[in-house]
Amino acid sequence: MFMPEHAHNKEHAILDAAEHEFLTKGFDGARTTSIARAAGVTHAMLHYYFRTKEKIFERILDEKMRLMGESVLTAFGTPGLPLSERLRQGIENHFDLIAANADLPRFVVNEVFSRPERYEAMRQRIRRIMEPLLAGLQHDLDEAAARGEMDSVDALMLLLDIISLNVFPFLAYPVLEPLLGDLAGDKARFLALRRAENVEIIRKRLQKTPQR
Amino acid sequence: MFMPEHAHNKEHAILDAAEHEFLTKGFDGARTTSIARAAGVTHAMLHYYFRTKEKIFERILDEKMRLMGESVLTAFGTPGLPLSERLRQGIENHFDLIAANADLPRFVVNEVFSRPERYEAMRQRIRRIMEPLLAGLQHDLDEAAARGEMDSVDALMLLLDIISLNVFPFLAYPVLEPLLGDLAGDKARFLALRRAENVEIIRKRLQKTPQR
DNA sequence: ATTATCTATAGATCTATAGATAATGC
DNA sequence: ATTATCTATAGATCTATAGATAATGC
Repeated sequence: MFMPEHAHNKEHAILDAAEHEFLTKGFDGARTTSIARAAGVTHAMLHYYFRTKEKIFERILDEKMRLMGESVLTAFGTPGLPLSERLRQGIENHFDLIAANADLPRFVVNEVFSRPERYEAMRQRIRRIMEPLLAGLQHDLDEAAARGEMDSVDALMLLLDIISLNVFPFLAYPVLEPLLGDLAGDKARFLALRRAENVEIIRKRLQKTPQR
Repeated sequence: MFMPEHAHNKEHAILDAAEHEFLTKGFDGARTTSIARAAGVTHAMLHYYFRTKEKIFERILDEKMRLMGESVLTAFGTPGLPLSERLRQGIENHFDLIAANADLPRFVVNEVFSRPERYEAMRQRIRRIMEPLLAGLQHDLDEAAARGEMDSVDALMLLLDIISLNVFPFLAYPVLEPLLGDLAGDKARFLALRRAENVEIIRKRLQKTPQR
């Protein structure tokens, strides 16, 4: 028989359908019957492959949390560049990764940030990823500050500035759109402007205040 | 009989309980039975006063959307101040209003930003509030830029910077906490630092780049 | 033999309402 | 008379599973 790359056609179809259902409706709003229908399988198949709704959800959530965490890491990971350049690329890469998964932030806020029972998994993941990143970044920031090239800042605060600025527009876009004036409808152009703004504001944040 | 200020003890108790239930669990996760139990009334009373779960929810959502919109307006509304001072106060006021309703952003993101069927109400509200505010702000920014006091910026971009920076930390706080190091557990101090950082980054954003 | 699939249904909730009864305000 | 409250239950979902049947791989 003709075997596609992914083992288990149906298992894969279920996961795809589940991803869409959970991302758009959240765990509570998602229906296993809808997932089965969208995947083109009988409802009983979901339980055959995954036993429970919860277990399917965990599969999806896990992958999304990993993606979210790694978006930060891969974005800022490029070594061997001057700090200001590394930050600029980091902001742009991070922004682009979010843009490529524009419904991800909302999903994570919905399903993780608002569920104490799911904090722990996310916290550990974040700690493992961010602590080394922060330590390295702080070191480089301090050096640049000592050389008088940059304002002295706390690495966590700087990274939180960046993530706030990069993520929030994607959360709020639907209600932002009517304010865009001539940009309304042209999401790509708005996002390009936003990306540039985020680079610029961070650049100026690090700029040394001129002495008077 | 002793009449409390709010007409209908029970109606009010139901609304209070509903607010908590909907804010913590969202519409889909909320249970009318839980609301009734928390309000100390029989389940049938909910339907007597509000007919449906949807209608109770609308009451809560409406109030929260209003609060969210007005937090921006009242924060930046103080007139008769120099622009830089007005912005500083605006950022601080807005931050404080969010801090006083720390679960509000998550609720709005959950229930409005992710539900196309609820965009429209929010959009109109935002438009009515933000358009005059943006127009006035842009005017003042342009004047200051013309006088050479400030960098020239787009008012919407600036306001989006501010709102992103002010709101996001409240969304993400639960998973941010383990990264705070010596600040962990001392939420108030972290928030105070964050508030100051947001004022500072916007101040620098508006600072004229020194000519070289 | 094992794995995959289907039909049918159990069992658990959850929202909503019907209908009776008690309290309240003219 | 009207308003408030309760008990009991209808009706609609939804998740999960039992048990039969078909397909697959040694």
